[in-house]
Amino acid sequence: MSCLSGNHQAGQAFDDAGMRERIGALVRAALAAACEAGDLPQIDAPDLGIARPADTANGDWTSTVALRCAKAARRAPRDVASAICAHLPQDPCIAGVEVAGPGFLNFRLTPGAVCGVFGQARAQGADFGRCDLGEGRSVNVEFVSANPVGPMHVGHGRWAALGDSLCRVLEHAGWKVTREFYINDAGNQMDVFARSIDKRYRQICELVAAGSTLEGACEALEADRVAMLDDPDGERPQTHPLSDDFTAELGPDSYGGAYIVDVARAFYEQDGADDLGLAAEERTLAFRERGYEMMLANIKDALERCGVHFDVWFSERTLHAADEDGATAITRAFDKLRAADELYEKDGATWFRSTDFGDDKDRVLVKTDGAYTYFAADIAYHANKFDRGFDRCVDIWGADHHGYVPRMQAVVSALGHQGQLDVLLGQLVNLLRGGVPVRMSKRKGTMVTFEELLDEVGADATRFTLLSRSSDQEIDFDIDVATRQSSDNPVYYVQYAHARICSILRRAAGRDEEQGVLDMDELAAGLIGEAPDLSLLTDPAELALARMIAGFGDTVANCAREMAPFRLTHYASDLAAAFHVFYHNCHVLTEDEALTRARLCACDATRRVLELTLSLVGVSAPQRM
RNA sequence: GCCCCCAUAGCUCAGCUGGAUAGAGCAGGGGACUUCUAAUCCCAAGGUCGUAGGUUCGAAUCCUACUGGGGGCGCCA
Repeated sequence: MSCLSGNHQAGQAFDDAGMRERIGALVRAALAAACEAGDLPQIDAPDLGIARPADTANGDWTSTVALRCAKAARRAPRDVASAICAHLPQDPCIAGVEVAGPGFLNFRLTPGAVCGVFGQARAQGADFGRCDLGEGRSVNVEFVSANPVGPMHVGHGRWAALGDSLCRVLEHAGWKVTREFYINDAGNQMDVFARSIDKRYRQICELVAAGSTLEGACEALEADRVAMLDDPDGERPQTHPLSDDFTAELGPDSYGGAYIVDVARAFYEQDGADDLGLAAEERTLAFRERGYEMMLANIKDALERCGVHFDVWFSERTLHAADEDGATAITRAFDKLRAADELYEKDGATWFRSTDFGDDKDRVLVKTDGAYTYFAADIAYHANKFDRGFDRCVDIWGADHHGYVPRMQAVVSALGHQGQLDVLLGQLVNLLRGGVPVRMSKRKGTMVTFEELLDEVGADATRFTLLSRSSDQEIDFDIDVATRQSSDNPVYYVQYAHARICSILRRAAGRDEEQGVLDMDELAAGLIGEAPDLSLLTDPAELALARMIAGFGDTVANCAREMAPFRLTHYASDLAAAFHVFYHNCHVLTEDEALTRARLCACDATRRVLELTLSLVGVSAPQRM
């Protein structure tokens, strides 16, 4: 039986999912046999409580079935456990079984059965740890959706890291995933954005006309802006005349951020002062569209730099576009709600009866001035998503939008898709520099962009760090610390383990002098050959490494089920730690050829699973460091 | 006032559908480089799991009420 040597064969799974099923079948059979023999009364035990004990001193697997059904059997838990134990069928993977503690039934596997997962991981390659939670269903995951009126900030970066990793995990768990970015390009904000650019453009023109260089004009505007931010109470009103002029014309809700100056500057570089010749309205409109294009390109570029790709870029404007009958996506969605008697008129506005679905109060869709609320467009957008046939939709929002969840769920229910929308809320990122909070609001103007973070910290460390906390945990991201302590960053610890394995494989193949990237799968296959004897791996460090790898599939499944991909970062660190211990305790390249092959198999399995884990996180697995 | 999130070692955080003696990293203490990458490893130390009840064979985990911190409650987007 292959259990003894641990070689992977089709149909034999040594990972946690496979062994849980195997142990469960044994316990179920033993329980039935014990009842049949009259050692136990007839009882139903739907949950066998098969789990891995936290401490391997208690074995590789345990069942708490005796604790769970002791009451129904009217026997002491230990007696129930003993009765089941006495009827357990023989299994070549099982080295021993014992009743322990209050009534645990503990199973110890043979070393070959524990380490068999090394062979399984290598044989399954990139398919290792896949499951079918999704059952081939389709899911649309919408995330980031940063407004195209400014660069991505660090919070958007967190949603990018979270959303993309979630998508990767869902794909590994059997879902058909569509990544979608919703572009809010239709609201009032676009006009505010346009007027802000326009004002800066005119200021640049004025300053240059007065004799300043372009460079000097832009610096003056930014320095003036900083002076105003340092003086929130206006105690020194004469120190920021340019910004006073800016806000006097546009009001306090305008976009004063330095990037607006950059956009205006780009237009000046392209057109000089020629745009002043246009009518104000025409110029603002042109700036709006050109600025939109620039900001969207900027956002796409930042996402591209950290490996996040979207399948669909959905423009809000398309929801407002009328067909030949004058209908829009919004009016069509309204028709559906009206048909369900969920719309009504009151105080000159149109309302959605969201209280029918548990919301606190009904919500306005059309304001008294005839304009749609943001919610109206969002209704049409979600109706559109379900019209496209997705079995499930996931929205990732900042926690500050949590009050918006009940009304969104309400409308999805009203449209007949109750239970098909999941909203994943994520706590915000507190960006710090040297322990001092950095303001992040676009409207304040001193934000640190996501791109700057990528510049300073690097894409791998940024993604790993932004993913590493539970999404309902705030992150304090100190740029200075992340930069200064780059060698202490967990991502390097994990990548180092991967690079170390690659180094061993190169050395074993006599190719450690070669530069460049090698095909490690091929290299390892040549070194390890067919059917290494994995039962030779008996060191505690080897067994611990195997157990860690065996847990990969469960980890992925949990990440998918709980929408918590952050656990993969912890798994990656744990797996790397298990490897580093193995590395120190078990020399791989030995005189014993069979042992060396077995250990190379352990190394190669670890390398593949590290690479797979990092790929789900969205981080590279370098062959050298 | 109502709603959401959080509270675990000095600091930052794990702890999965309740399981056996609550874990890791960092900081601080002590060790290991003629040996496959020391970006590593080992040892020691560090705890009233915010408080009080409840549920049960068993609670950091589930329920209730408090305390403390963060966020949100618009005919803004």
